[in-house]
Amino acid sequence: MTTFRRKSDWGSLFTTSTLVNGIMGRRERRTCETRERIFRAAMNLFRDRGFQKTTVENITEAADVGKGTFFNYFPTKEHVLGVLGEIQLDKYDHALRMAQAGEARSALLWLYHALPSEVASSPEMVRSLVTVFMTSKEVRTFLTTGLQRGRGKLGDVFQTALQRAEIPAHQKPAALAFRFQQSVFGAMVLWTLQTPAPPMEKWLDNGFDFFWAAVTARPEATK
Amino acid sequence: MTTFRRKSDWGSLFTTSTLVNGIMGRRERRTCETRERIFRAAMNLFRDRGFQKTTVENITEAADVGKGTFFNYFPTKEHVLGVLGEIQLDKYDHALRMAQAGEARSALLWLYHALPSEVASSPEMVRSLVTVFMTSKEVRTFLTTGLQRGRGKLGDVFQTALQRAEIPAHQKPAALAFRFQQSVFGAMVLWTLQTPAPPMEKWLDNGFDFFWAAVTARPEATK
DNA sequence: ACTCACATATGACCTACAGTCATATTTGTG
DNA sequence: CACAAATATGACTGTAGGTCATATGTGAGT
Repeated sequence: MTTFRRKSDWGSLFTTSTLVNGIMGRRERRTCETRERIFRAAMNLFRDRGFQKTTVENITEAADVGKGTFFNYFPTKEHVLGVLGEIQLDKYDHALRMAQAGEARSALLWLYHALPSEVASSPEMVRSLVTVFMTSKEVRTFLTTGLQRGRGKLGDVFQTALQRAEIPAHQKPAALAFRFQQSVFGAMVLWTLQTPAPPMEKWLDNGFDFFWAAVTARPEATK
Repeated sequence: MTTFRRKSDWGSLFTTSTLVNGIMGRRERRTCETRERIFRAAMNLFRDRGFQKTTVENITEAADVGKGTFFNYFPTKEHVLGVLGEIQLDKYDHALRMAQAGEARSALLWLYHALPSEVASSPEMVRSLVTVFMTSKEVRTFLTTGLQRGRGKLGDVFQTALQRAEIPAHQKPAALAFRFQQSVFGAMVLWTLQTPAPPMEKWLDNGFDFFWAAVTARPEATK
């Protein structure tokens, strides 16, 4: 089990919370800034060169810190991308709220676009994430629990859609949540294989339409 | 561009063809045997430990050859998995023949199971393939052309299904071919994340049912 | 049977990079 | 101003992918 070397514990990401910002002293602020600089530098390099071809030294040079400093903030190179998992859950929550307020379909369409957003900047970014996901057991278990919890929320979305008869009665919320994630994942990967990379928007729209067709299909046709 | 170091050129795989077996001299037979031993040893290790955690030396030890020998047969460790691409095209062809002989649905269901077959032995196997797919540009372009050609055949399958009115008239063969591959890919990846790994058969059956529901959906419901 | 040219096998060697650690520097505190 | 604790740093280590000069095996020609 890899561990962080720093003493300070950041439950969540960066210096984003303006509330906390006031409480933190100069040192803690510096610390968060450094972590964020390293993270951003790493993401930019992953986007441009890919994960494998980016060395830790590349990152620390771009972030203008010493090499050892990197490992004060991230136990391994892989853990940088693990950060992305922390962001996803909020999206599922937001989609659930949307679904409860309006119609489920548009909430799901929004989520279909939102989930890959951090990674949609370039095919290399997608590949980087998938690579780490497949490679590092530790990061994978971390991300997987995120996916599971997201699937829970997603099940709720479909549940409400079902209650309002927006989708046929024979569908199972839990199963649909699975298919949703499967569809998003597949869409991302196949997107990276197109040359030249087609516009993301359109690509995801089409993917969602196909997904939604299956969701709203009447059972008679199947089999 | 990495190149092979050996002189002999094997268009296709191993010593499989019994016809050729008679023609080949002892040297060529030895050569094919060695290549196959290395390949099998590598695949077994990938299945058990995963791609990253398998070193080239692990492979050569398991295959009982010197380390240098490995690089006589495969330019890089990644290229071992590239071999899998060669096998896929036959499957698409077979599916097309099935579709022309009988009904398209069962041909597609068969293909849905057949495509992941080499890799379905363990989650690590899937991860290994996906990792290489995302990681190595050279192997990726190689595999991608395979996917494209497969997509072509797949389009033909849907075309015949369309002509026979097995699927609604509004569907586009090319688009369906895309969705098919997307669905298979997504299914494979999500399968690896389940703990414990559920039975493949059932998993793929469900994935296909969902796919087929979208294919056969009437356009009215969408949007 | 002998030898010559060439294909193949091999492990010592080189190089690159992830991750460690002892030491230096900065920062908050009394 | 001094002291302790957090943080920064780059020299160092270990490991693994890939290379290459050399050795060995193999088929062909005589």
